[in-house]
Amino acid sequence: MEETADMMNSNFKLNNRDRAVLMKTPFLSSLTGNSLVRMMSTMSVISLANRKSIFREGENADAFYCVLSGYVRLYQLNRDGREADIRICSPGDTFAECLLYGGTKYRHHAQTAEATTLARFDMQAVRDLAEQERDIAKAVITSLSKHLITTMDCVANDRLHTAPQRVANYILTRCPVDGGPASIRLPFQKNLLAGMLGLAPEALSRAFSTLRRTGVTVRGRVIQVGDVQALREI
Amino acid sequence: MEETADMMNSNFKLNNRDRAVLMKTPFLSSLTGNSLVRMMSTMSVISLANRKSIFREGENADAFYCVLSGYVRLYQLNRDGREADIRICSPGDTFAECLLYGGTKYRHHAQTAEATTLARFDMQAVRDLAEQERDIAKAVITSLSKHLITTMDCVANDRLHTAPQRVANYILTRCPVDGGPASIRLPFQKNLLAGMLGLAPEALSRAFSTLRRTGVTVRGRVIQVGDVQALREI
DNA sequence: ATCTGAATTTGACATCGATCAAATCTGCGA
DNA sequence: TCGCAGATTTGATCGATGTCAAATTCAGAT
Repeated sequence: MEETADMMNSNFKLNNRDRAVLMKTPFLSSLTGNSLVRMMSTMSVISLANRKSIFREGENADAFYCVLSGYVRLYQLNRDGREADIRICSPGDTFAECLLYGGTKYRHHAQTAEATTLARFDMQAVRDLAEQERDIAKAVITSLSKHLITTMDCVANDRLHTAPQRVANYILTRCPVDGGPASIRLPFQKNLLAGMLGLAPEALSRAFSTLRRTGVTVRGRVIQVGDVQALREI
Repeated sequence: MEETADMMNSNFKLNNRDRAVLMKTPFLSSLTGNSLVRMMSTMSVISLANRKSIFREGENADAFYCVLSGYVRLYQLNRDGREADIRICSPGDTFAECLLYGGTKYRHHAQTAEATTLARFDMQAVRDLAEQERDIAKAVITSLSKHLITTMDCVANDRLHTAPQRVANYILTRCPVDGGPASIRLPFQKNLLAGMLGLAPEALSRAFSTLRRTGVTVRGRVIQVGDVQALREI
């Protein structure tokens, strides 16, 4: 049976783009020399097609991951079996690294949301390394700190802002800072953006149409903003 | 001018209960000998009356804190000036420790929600210590990991469950595991519970009255559960 | 270029939870 | 014990968002 490259599970060398993403991760960006080598040696590269399961809630947590390309959805099921996204991981994001010292089982389901390349780190190996090498411990701390901050921001965003405000915030984080017009391109399906913002896809769609009044035009994945400053007022 | 003990800001020795809480913190529970001593020496104890500000959003983050007794509310203001609680910290909880490596400014307001005793850790001192002492770095990692997990659970809870479900979950976490009847006492005002669960106080009140159908009786701070098992089904 | 299944939008509706106001209740100090 | 101030509950209402179904658009494969 033949498989396409997308479907394959490979340990081959990183391509340049993936390598660049990996090196900018808080996890690796501060490492040099020996620490970097040892860290890389605990790692393998995995490529998965769209909608493949990476792990399931309750499974034994023996690895954590960094997204190199593509996207990963972390989600849980409620009592009725409906899925709710907890987090959408983009290239450069690390997930399940909190289980290094926080528990032994995965706490949600993880699934690719596109063809995706992951760096897989062996949990126990990194645990051991962190105890030996100061700079690895520090890298872990930095990574956890940043992750914690974005997660708290997520809670704040959910509790503080309405759907159009969340969307406006998202757009603003990807716009140039000056006040004029701007144009951005979503790097993924609206589906995923909805999940990031804690919205149903329909609610996202309606939020966009609310923002039309504020000079936001959406065509496919391209979002045009008439006046960035005006968007801040929302 | 005289102040009552409650209003005072003191560096006196810890009382036994506060010391016990402090030592069970993920931050200190794993430390021994020299590390423990050095960590304690970066710390001071602060007592504050109800509703005192600890820090404000945007201020320079030069300390993080651990709650020894009382409660602390972390909140933000939305555009209309309304407050939304991001997190309620109970005895044993640490807050703002993510700024050890995650940034230099506080990201929300922090205010006591009762007469409260805090352990205050100097940010730079702990940063330095963590780089010197392996077990302190490990303690930081453990603390951040656990904090990250509870914060992700908070997101999941907000996105997955209705108000009565959140309240039921909260009650269940403080009930004995077996299925029979149980009685618990809230350790704080309903106000705070509402903030923890991301609800308006009125919504919490209504959630309780919804749960009456499931055999939950509320009188003041005392909550009686007819059948713990039934509560799980909600 | 066309086709086809998936993604997105739109409409109609139901529900949840926030909000504001008023009524109670509670605990604490006089 | 009485009286307040603050906390909590209740009522009424509104707005925001989830849900389901149908229409439409989009993107990738042939």
